[in-house]
Amino acid sequence: MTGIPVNKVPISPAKTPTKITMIPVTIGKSPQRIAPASIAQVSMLTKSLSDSCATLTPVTVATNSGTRPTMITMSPSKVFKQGTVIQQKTGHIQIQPNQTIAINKSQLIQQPSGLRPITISNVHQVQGSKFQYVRLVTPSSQVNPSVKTAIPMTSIVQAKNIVATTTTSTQPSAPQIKITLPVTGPQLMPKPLVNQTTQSVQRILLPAPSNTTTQQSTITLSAAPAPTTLTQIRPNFQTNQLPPGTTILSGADAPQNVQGFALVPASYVAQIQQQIQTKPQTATPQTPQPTVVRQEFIPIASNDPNISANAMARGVPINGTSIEPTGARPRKPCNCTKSQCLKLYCDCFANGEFCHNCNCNNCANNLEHEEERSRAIKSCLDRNPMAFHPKIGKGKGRDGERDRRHNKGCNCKRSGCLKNYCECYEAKIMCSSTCKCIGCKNFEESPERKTLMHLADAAEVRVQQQTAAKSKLSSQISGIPSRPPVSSATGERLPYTFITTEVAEATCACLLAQAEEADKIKMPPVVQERMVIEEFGRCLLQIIDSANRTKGLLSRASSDKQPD
DNA sequence: GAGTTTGAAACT
DNA sequence: CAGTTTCAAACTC
Repeated sequence: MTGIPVNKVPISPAKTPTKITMIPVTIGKSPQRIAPASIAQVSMLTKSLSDSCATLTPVTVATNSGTRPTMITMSPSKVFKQGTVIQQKTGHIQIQPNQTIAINKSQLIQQPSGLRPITISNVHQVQGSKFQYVRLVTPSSQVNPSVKTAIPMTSIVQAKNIVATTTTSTQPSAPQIKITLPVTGPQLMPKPLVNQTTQSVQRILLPAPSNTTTQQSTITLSAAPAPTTLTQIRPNFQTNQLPPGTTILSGADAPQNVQGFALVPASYVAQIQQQIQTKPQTATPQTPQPTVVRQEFIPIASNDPNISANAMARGVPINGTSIEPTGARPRKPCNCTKSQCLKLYCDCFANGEFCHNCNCNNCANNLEHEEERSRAIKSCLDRNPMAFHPKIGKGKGRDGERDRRHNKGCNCKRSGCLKNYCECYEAKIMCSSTCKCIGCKNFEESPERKTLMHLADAAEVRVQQQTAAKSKLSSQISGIPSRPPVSSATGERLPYTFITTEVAEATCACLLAQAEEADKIKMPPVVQERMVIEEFGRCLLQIIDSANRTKGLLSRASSDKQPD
């Protein structure tokens, strides 16, 4: 971390403020309700905001009252329609209205020796050129005298379109920050979600662990009237439990005012959030140090190449995997056998996630192995302080646009950078001058690359078509009675009663035979498909014909039995 | 599914 | 920093 104004919480001003909304961001034991609100947005910084704030990105929290879920996303100054799932690099976070995220600070705080514990206790808004900032300030009373004093505290700051109000709780350990924001009306004005991307691993700024305090911190993100239910995240949040990718802003790395904060991968918060939602009884506000139940973790992953740079660069799923009910794509399970999932070989570990439903052996990437995991994270960071930083960053494009590019570059020698072994190719980006690859074919004008891209596009189209056809067929099948009556109301036997198991098996055999035949004569896949489908059509005709003939026989036999 | 290839990560 | 080894994913058969 460099000495930049990272201790700022940028707030994106609303376009036409018509109504004031208050969002409590509470650090304390009990979240305080704030005035009724309809819409608001709060940006909390995490990583890489801008050139002037290069290592932190603002987290935009869009909240709203009502019953629909509210989104928290990680994109600078962007607000999205509530209830929309926005995929992030490692997943998505969806915050329900009135939901509270609580962080158990008692175990969260574990500062490196010599560093002061940090308590968020004030808010300071600063007017920037592009953003308006709310600065979280360590009160001077809590600052270790040996450490440089934090910036001056400001209680209430009014900006052009923003009112930031700060309050400090009567409990010194439970300071509160309220941010009052203008709103644009009853409906949040969303930015288009299409192809919404971010370029770096999104992280959430959390108070960093300390070994000196036992107080509990609660971050409340809510803009609605007093909630009927509160969901809180209170993980057993120790330094050694912070996920890989967490950066504690402290020491020389961090500007003085943000020491004691941790940049936590969004996926980690999402995991915890989902965990608590699954088992809310372990996360009641009355529970001072609730435990985290490992198996409650639900992995969150995204397959958007823009969303998880590390994931993309390391092979986290990009293929069409099924989508979980949460809207997130399931993370690809790892298969580590020797690394205990505590080295960067492990995708889960590298992405700051716990292993869940993986096929790994001797896995220590879980809460049962906190200490080991902590050591491993430290070890990785010792070797490479950027170990958990995104591999895909931004470079300058031809027309000045910022393209995605591999920060470190690849070193491929034999794959021509046209296989998924290559991190650039896997991330669907072209190799750059940073790469040290040999025989690279992963560049703009490369004919090999173009051919591959065309093939990939064609394959994708086919998959989409097949998926659409399957869903259409299944919806049609679902409309057919599973156990059709043998005869209709008039007593007439219905044709589909002739589709017995034997008939179905025979049909399948015909189709398989046709497929083999088509394959044997080396027909193109499209032709093979057509041949099989045509065979299926012939089978259907035979079945229908057979049914009609049998029906005719039956009706004749019936009329024979009934003399005039 | 087993075996091979590959390149990043880890190690020396 | 360079060379080597280890590792897990990608790939092939």
